[in-house]
Amino acid sequence: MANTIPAPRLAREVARAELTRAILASARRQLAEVGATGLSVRAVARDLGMASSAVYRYVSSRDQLLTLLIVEAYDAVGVAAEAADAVAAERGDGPAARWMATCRAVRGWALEHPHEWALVYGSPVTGYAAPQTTVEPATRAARVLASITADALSQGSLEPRPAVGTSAAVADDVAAMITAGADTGRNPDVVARSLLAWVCMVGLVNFELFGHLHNVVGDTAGFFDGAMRLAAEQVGLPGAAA
Amino acid sequence: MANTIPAPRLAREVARAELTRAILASARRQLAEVGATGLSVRAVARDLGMASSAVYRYVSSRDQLLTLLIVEAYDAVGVAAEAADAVAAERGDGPAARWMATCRAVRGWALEHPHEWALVYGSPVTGYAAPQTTVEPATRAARVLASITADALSQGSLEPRPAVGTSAAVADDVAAMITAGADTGRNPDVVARSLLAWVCMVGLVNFELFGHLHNVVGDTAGFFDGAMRLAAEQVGLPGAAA
DNA sequence: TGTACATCAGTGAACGCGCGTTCACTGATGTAC
DNA sequence: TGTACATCAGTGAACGCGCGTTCACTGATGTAC
Repeated sequence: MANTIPAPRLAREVARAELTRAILASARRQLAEVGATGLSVRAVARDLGMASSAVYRYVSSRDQLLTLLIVEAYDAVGVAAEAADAVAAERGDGPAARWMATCRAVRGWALEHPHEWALVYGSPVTGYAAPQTTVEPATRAARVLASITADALSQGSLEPRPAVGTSAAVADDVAAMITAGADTGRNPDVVARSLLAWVCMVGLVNFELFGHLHNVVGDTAGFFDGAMRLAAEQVGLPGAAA
Repeated sequence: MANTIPAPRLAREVARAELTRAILASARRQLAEVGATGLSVRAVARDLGMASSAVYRYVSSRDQLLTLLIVEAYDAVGVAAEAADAVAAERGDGPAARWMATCRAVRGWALEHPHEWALVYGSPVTGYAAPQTTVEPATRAARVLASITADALSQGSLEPRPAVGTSAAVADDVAAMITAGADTGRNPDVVARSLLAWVCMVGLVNFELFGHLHNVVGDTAGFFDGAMRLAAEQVGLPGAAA
């Protein structure tokens, strides 16, 4: 009964991967408790019962640890959005319903992971410069919304609305990227309005998370829903006001 | 030629007021350089050439220093908004133009004071609990927008739009407060839509300030203008799309 | 299968730093008679 | 106007803390013959 489970040459690599995961998990836990500012390499080491210097075998600096967490967070929001949209699409929801499902999923994730959300959508950590690694994951969630409008457009169920000055401002490559893979020619108005909706949505979630709605809005979920319905209508999705 | 300038009994109080101002000014400078997280009592003392312990004669703790800066920042945004609206109103601008002027002023202030803006509209400082002192100043800028819509409503130049579920969520006392002093009965739809516009605006400024529009929107000022025009239209202000 | 060597993981001590806050003290500014 | 006392501003040393990062070292895991 030879124990063949670990591939022989990889035994060390497996351990390495495991510990790397453990370090990230601990960092995530710490982030949830003390926020990005309070995140420290030493505390992670303490949590894992190892010498602080040992962490440096896995992570080259505190900044890199932050970067990993940022990428993770962006991806997690993206996954939540994609999953919600996929479920909605599978049960035959139209664009407007998919839109709402996606928005709710993003807000839900934010409420469950406030510090991770703040890490990516709140004030930048002072003295930290985000590397290129973070830019692609950053767009993941927004692209779900974009793909919903693109689908609606290609199905002919979206009437584009003129975007009053915002369209021209959106960089060409973004418009290209967003509409890429969709059967529709790029429509700058739709792209601009989708982007604006996304920005408002993140802004609203931030407002709620950062406490600016305290004693201002009672039913924050209802307010969010209403706002996102308006946003969908603004983008041109039909049936959103229902 | 007796030097009667300082009121005799107040000489010490004058010096006290002066130094308090100096401490705040230094803290503001430091905030602009290293952000809220990096703000330290010792650095302020160093900057002013005094012992770190001396600062505690004027400010009871680091948290109180933060609170003072927060109140200052809220007030400064409010003043900028009020001034811009007043100028616009005085030259006879209509509600839509006043709206745009106010929005631009807020964004302008934010771009000039990014760290102060982030202090109040970015992620909350970990471990800091905002005291009651901050809640009234926090509403100052938003109330300018609210008063513009209230004016328009009372002049009959605003047709309220139904607010699809957002209205009911806005707390009653806020609706009351916002419409107080205006000749119009409270209109929850208008209040809700104004609030939403304010939230989107802050969200958009945050997006720009925190770098999320990099390589996404080229002409951020133009994008902002377009977005705020749309927002004004949504609130029901006439002539905004012009 | 066994031995000699190379690679890597993890340790513990150390460097150098900055922080918030307290405390006993000196010296100047105010007050009461 | 002058003296005796109280108040307050500012000092400098200290407490106790945590941090990021480096470095020489031990011991285990892998590799080549």
